Amino acid sequence: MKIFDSILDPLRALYPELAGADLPLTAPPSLEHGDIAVPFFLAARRLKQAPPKLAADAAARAEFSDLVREATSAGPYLNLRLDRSRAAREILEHILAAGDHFGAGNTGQGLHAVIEHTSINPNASPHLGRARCAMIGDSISRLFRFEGYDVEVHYYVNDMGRQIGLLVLIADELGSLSFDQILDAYVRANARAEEDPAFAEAGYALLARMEEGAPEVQAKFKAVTDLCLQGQLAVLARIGARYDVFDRESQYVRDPRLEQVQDALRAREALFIDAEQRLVVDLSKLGYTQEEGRFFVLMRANGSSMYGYRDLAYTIDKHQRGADLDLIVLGEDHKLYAQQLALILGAAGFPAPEAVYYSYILLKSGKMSTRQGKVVLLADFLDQASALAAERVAEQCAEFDVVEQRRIAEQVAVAAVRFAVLRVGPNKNMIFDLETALSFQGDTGPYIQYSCARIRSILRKYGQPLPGTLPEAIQAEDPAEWALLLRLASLPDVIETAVIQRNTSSIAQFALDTARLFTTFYHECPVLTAETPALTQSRLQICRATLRTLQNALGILGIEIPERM
RNA sequence: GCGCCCGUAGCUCAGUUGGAUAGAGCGCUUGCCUCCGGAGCAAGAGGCCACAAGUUCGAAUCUUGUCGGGCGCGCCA
Repeated sequence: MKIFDSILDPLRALYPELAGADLPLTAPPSLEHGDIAVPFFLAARRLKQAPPKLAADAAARAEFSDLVREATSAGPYLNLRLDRSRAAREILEHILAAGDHFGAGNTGQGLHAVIEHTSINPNASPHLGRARCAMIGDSISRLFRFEGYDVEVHYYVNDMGRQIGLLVLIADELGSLSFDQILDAYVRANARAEEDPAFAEAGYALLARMEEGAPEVQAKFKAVTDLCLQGQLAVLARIGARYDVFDRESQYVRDPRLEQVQDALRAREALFIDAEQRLVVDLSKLGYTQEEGRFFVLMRANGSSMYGYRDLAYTIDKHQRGADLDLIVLGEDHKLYAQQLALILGAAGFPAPEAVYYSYILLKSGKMSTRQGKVVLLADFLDQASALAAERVAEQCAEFDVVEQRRIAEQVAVAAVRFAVLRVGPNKNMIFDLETALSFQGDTGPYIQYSCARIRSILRKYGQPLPGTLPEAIQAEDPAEWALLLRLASLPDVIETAVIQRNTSSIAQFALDTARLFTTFYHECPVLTAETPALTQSRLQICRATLRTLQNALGILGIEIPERM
């Protein structure tokens, strides 16, 4: 609870041997205990005393500022009852002053971050599993930008490889290929390569010519991958995922830095040519202890390169652009691969990027399966959600023109997926239930948007802009007001944790809790019809601060807040 | 088989650098629209926190084992 940190100064004066982190400020389980609480476990350990004894001692001896009305100990806790109105004013003032930076720890000032995410294979419209990567990566990018980092988002375009070669062959046969046909063509090409060795061989041959630099072959690869990439990016743009730099895999085939890597591997006797004439790394020479995954193939017998070989050059390249923070968001299926890559890079003296892993999305009916048609495409979900939302918007915002109504419906649809996906910790398999995600009820993105729309409705009805400064006296004695304000004040702590853990799911939880607390406040504490004009002014300020806080939190999640919905 | 991740209410998820009575939503039961937006609110029922042992003043949280789910161990990317 960073905002109230100065409350603890009297305790620090009392126990000068304590470090700052020894005295955390937490919310009590219920407001009946107090408005704010200090657990004494850490302090007790440092001072070698029993926690309850120390808490009692602190309650008896500390002389707090007049912000604190009462200090009582309860077991190992020191519970403080505050002058809520005075404390509320401090919180509101802090939020008002910080504005769209409220919550930011500014740990990224002057630092450059390179974040790679999504980087999906150019073979189909993205399904929810792929989109999870994009949402997590996009949200982390927003988080670090919020923290003050200069963030550069990279997208690695897999514009070559055996499967693209096969796809080019199919495209040639068909004469033309559209984005919608690509997945089908991709599946057919791979199936055919398995049963038809001549077709597979033609694919490899095409790939080899591509690597040798044959212009007409390169043009074909580019045409196919561009078609797919543009289709994918159009869908990703709907959920607000933006990329600054597109790096093409084909640029890294003959990278001179790969010679350097090979030399380093030879020096460690970790590079050899196997019986099938492939160029292989023996990772056991680099400290890898398992037998499984010990060998890493760099080049095929015909001299064409493997994915990992090009990725080495790419990873070095990203690092050499001067990243203070080099992050990559990867599916959990890439864990071993990333470990292998890191070992090879390490042997050549290059650092590996820090990886954030996400697990797969499952459906109620089990795993997603493209072949069985058991997939939820991001585009399909957005279409359905947007259509449902549009019906509600047409009723409630009838006076808006159709274009505006559609825009709002799309914002609701995006909030529904982004919140559903981002609220779950990335390392957990999550089960996506289409029906629940389309209901917009309960713990959902649209619920949070709805709370914000209510705030805006109140501010609109008030009919005049709020003053830029707070009134002298703020009234906030109601438990609903206080609980909400206390939550708002915790945003900096939530962000700090999110930055450290590279995980924004706690921010989603924060936004939901805040929206719920606001709704309770909304029902308990009339704003425009409050008992006195002064109370109305106080509550208007609480409304504004809540909206500001939710804007900042939802901004990191990539969820927009419609004026009305 | 070996390695990594996960297992919390009927279902979907929070809570995990060990700390106050394990929290939401959905579904179920019961109330609430002359009152700032019912995409809502209030209340109720529903938990050997997968199982077993251990560490600790204290374990959903840490350790080990068992069971269950996900992922990986390719001339795929």
